[in-house]
Amino acid sequence: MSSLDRIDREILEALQNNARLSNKELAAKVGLAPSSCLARVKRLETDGVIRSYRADLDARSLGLGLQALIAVQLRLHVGEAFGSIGDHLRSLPETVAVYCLGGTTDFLVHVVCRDTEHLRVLTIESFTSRPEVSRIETSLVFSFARSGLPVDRGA
Amino acid sequence: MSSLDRIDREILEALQNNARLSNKELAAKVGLAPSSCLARVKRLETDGVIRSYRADLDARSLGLGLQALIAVQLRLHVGEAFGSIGDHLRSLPETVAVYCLGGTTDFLVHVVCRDTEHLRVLTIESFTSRPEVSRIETSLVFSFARSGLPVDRGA
DNA sequence: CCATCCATCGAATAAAATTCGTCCGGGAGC
DNA sequence: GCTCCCGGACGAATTTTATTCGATGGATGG
Repeated sequence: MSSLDRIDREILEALQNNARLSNKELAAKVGLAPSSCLARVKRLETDGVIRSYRADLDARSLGLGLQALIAVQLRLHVGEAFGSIGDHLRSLPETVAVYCLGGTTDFLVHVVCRDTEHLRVLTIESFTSRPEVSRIETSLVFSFARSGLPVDRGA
Repeated sequence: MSSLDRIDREILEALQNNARLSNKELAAKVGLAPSSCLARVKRLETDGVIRSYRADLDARSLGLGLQALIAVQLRLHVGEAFGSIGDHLRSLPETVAVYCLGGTTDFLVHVVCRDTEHLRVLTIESFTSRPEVSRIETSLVFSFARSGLPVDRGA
């Protein structure tokens, strides 16, 4: 697992912006022959630098117009509970992201819901009803923007 | 913009899990001819249901081993300041995600850093030095997991 | 200086994307 | 009930792309 050179980083940046770039276009963009470019991409995949390729979907189009962040504080900070509640939170269909945090908040969970009733039921049935959970605080998400990792740093 | 049928949802789910699926494989998976499948995917793209395709990169491989959540509280809740600080936060290279929230916290920013020194400088230079910012609270992210939207709900 | 190694290249082959004319089935209007 | 119309699906033909593989050349280390 050698370090990433300039071309690797250009590939990563390009694929981060558009994962469906054809190998030919990608090769042209980074100034490599298609075959060489393909070899690099495959290496980046097997090395785990590229973890996956994902389509970014519009939540509203899927009938999920309401997003919230739920801060979770646990009752007992024992290893066992920590792992199981984390798995539980990650396994919820409404869960988009789970942060495991240091500080007073143990977990922060980003969820998507159809409406406020859905959110209400979710918080009760999947959060407060859990014995490990001491307290939650739900915040409405007005807007959410995500960007890629800064590929060009740390070279 | 008609509603999504079962096949549309299967396509979305498949592309959410692997955006680089070939159209042929995708067509086979959802039980459609390649040409029909392609037409649907294109429609989903132009309708904005599919917003983009992104490669998911490993932060550690890029030399970004430290992640944090920075909760930002603003001094003035005027429209002008709200927009400009939001743009500022989104434009930072270290920023991975920005949540605009209701509640005492106005913004929650997920950042990636090389090390603690990088984080220290970032919080000072890009957050607390801003006049609109009243107070920030930084939490270390021990782990972070993301999953896709629940495509099969709300049909 | 020579041998070696690794990444690149480019041509050949295999596979996939894309286009387009056609067909089928459901719904509206007569 | 019948016919026209429309949208989606099909599949063959064509274009484009991915993938493989042997050869080349520069850098490295002995």
